[in-house]
Formats: sequence, structure tokens, C-alpha cells
Amino acid sequence: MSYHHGDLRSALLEAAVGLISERGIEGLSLRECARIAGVSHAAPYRHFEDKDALLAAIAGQGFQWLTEAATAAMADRASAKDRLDAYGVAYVRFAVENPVHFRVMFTGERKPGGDGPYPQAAFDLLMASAAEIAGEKEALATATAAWSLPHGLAMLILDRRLPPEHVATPAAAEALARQAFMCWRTVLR
Amino acid sequence: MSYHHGDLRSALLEAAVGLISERGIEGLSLRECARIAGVSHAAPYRHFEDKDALLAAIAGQGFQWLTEAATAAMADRASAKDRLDAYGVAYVRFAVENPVHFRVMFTGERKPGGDGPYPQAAFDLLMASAAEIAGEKEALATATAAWSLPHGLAMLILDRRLPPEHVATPAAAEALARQAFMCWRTVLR
DNA sequence: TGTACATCAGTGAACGCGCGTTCACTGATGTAC
DNA sequence: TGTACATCAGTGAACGCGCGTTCACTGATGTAC
Repeated sequence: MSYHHGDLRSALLEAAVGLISERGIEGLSLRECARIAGVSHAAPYRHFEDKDALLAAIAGQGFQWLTEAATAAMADRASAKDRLDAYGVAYVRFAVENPVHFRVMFTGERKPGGDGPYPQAAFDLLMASAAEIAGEKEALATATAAWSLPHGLAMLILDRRLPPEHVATPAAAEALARQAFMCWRTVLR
Repeated sequence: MSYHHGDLRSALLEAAVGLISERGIEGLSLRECARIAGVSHAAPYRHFEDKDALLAAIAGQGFQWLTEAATAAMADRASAKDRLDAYGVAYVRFAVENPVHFRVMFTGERKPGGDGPYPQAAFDLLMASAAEIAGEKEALATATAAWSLPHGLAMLILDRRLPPEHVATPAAAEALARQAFMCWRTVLR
């Protein structure tokens, strides 16, 4: 290996995601990331100010991907109701496919000042369609409900809170998710 | 203070809840709990095998309270649909009133073996009413949806993910929650 | 093409830290007789 | 009521640990002339 790594920043992010997937967010340590990347334990500080900055980078990446996925999923839907529907499906799919990112994005309380990562862009998508359906006045409540359902579902799936036999594989989990959404669709149509 | 504390177990649980509410679950330490309870740092081991046992005790207490609250809320409702509805409202209320317990109950992945705390009793309540509404075949999907909505809403509220001005106070949060549930009620009626 | 130099990514030693847990102990409590 | 004893809650010293972070450094890279 040469003295310069080449793309240590990416390697550290990757190592962090792997580590979190094995040991949980609490189990993340910069030193272990450095070890995995084959670099001294002080090297990460050339790329991330501190541990929180690394987590923030993962969260930021996740928020971007989520927004992209939701935007793409909603793009070819004609009605606002269909768009909310597509949003929910894309949301759960994103969580199942990127469990570490999702957990980092949504674990822990945001700072009172509104500090910290926030899915502003993704929420705006929701609000726009919700306003079309329910009017400005009830848009927030509608968007909140349309976010809560897939968010709760994603959390319950990732945390293995649903009856094990129905969430054993990603495919089974997705099937259950789609069935659960059928209930929601009823209200949207 | 006398040599014997009297009710150290309760005092430790209380200290732990306070500590978590200030610093988050990661910020919990047995030594700090002991300090708060005014006792030496080794004393907690007379009451809890280790740190996880303390957390498990908090979670257990929470699951019990949640089941009691949901049972009570559903008790005087005549139809299954009303019962699912009451469940959701009680669920969010429980989370808002016991944020630390709720977080401890639902933070982190359960062990693959199905180890760890699980709201079995609360979920059974859901399944019973869901089966009445949707039949045995679709009961699981219906129960899942009826759990996901309040679960996601509770998480988003506790983590301050909703637009700040609407969740500034518990009262405002509850109002928003009730509005959001109106959407859900539509599908249940 | 060659050289001097600035830049900056990665090194390795060192610091201080609070933590979880163990252990032999001590002091209070309550019970059997 | 009094005494001997078992029980067990709480003590305080000690262990080892990995971590986050800082620091002066060294070696590679690339750019100006």
C-alpha cells in the first residue's frame, strides 16, 4: 500500500456503514474504521472533524438518496393521491435496502434548535401532494399521516418487531409492506 | 442517610430514566445512576446483573404500561374499528407521556432469535380487532398498518422530525396527531 | 525537462477519560431459639 | 426480652479497556518557474 490511500474518505464511510450494520450505531468507533480501512487511527481526522461529522455524512448521503428515490417514484404518477402512495412504497423500500443509512438518519432526537439533519426536501414533496388532496389547511395533517405510516412500518421491519415469520426475508417483508399499504390506499382513493 | 437505601432498585430506575432523558440512551451509565441515587458505583449490581438488565427493566415496565393503556382505551369501544382507532390514539399518547420508556422499548434491533423485549400482549390486542374487520387472512396486514401509523407518528414526534412549530408543545403535538388520525379513521369507517 | 517549494494526507506516540465489572470487605437487618 | 447467627445491601479499591482527540512529524504529490 502506498503512503496515500487514494480515497480514504469513501473507504471510511464504507467501513463505518459495515461496522454499524454489525454492531449498531453505538458500536461505531473511528479507530475501528481506520483499522478496517488499513490506516492509522489518526488518519480519519484528515477527512472528518470528529465522529459526529462522520455520522452526519452518512445521514446526509441517506437523505439525498431518499429524496432522489421518492422523486423518481412520484414522477410518473398522474394524480396527487397516486404520488403519496408511491412515496410511501419508495420510502419503505429505501429503508429496507439501506438499513444503516436509515437508522443513522432517524436515530435519536434532533437538537431543539432544529439543528441536525432533516429531510426537508423529502417532506416538501409530501406537502405538495397533500395540499392538492386535502387543501392547504389540512395539508400538514395529511402529509404527517402519509409519512407516519411508511416511517413506522420501516422502523418496525428494521427492528424486527413484526412477527418473525413474516419478515424473515426482505422479499417477505416487502410483501407484507405492500399488503399493509393496501389499507392506506383505500383512504387515498 | 443510613447504610441501607431502602428502595435502591426504584431509585436507580428513576435515575436512569432521568439520565436518558437528558443524554440519550447512549449517555446512560450505571456509575452515574449510582451517583444520582447517592450510592457507591458498585451498589447497582445488587439489583441489576448488568447495564442491559437495567434497560430491560425499563423496557419491561414500558411494555406493561402500554398494554394497560391500550387495553383500557379499547375496553369501552363497541366495534372493532373503534377499538383499532382507540389503540392508535392511546399508543401515541403513551409515547408522548413516556418518551424515555418508549425510546428504550423501541431503540435498536431485536436479536435474530427473537430475543429481547417484544410487545406481544399489545400486538395481540391489535390482531384480534384486525381479524374482526378484515378476516383472518388479511388480519396481519391490517394490524401491521394499524400499528405502523401510530408508531411512526410517535417516533417522528419524539425525535422532533415534524415541522417545529407544530410540535412545540405536547398539546400541539397531540392536536396534530389527532388530525393525522382523522385520515386513518376514514379508512376504518 | 529539472528543480525548489508549498501543500497536505497519513503516522505513531501520548494524553486523559469514564466506564463496566469484580472482589474481599463491612455494617445493618431480621430471625431462630 | 436477649443473644447468636445468617443473610444480604452497600463499600471502596482495583483491574483493564478502548476510545476520542491532539501533536509534532514524515513522506508523497503537484505546481511555479
